[in-house]
Amino acid sequence: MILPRSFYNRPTLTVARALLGARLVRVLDGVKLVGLIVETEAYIGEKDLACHAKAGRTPRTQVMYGEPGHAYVYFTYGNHWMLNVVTERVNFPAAVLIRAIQPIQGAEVMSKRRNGRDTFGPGKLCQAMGIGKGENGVDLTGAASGLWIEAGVEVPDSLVTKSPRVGLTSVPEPWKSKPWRFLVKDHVIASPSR
DNA sequence: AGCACGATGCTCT
DNA sequence: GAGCATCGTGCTT
Repeated sequence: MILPRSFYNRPTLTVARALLGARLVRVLDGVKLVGLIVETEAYIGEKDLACHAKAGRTPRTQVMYGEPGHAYVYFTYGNHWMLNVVTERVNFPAAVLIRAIQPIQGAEVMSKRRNGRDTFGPGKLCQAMGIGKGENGVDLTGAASGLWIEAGVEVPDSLVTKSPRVGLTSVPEPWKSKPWRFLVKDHVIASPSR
């Protein structure tokens, strides 16, 4: 089942937690690539000084102000694309960063796209799945764009760890230390459904 | 096996 | 013109 818009139109922390175990699906050149989401981070509103929306509505951030359930894809560090999903109501800028997946289908293709290197990390999964500028703003609640998220495996609280968000070097407190990163212990979900 | 650092180009000031 | 929600290399241990 493709996750409906109502799934995303909830508090961002709720969505970030609920996305653990969900299936991220990408159809690339007719090949289906699937990974279970095992790590996410929440970025919540203009007051969150780690969130790009701290600068208000700009050409880059406008997707976050739009309808929940769309992809917010941005470029950083001169090399890397990052995949986020927009959450909460229209005009409230928030999103969940997909930081890591556990490949369960098309792993060979993804590895090949990475020149044999691993696919673990926010920039790496985008390269492995061919996600870039063209996917910014696409609707994830349908299959038309070749990118969507389906219900997957239920991950019990006993397997979920929270921690501060990664890579926030010059973000002031308290935002820098908010435990808004969610990850599956050992980054492995046992017995993934296919 | 782990850590430090440089690459690289887009976005906003 | 500075900064950046990272990655890969190369060096050290």
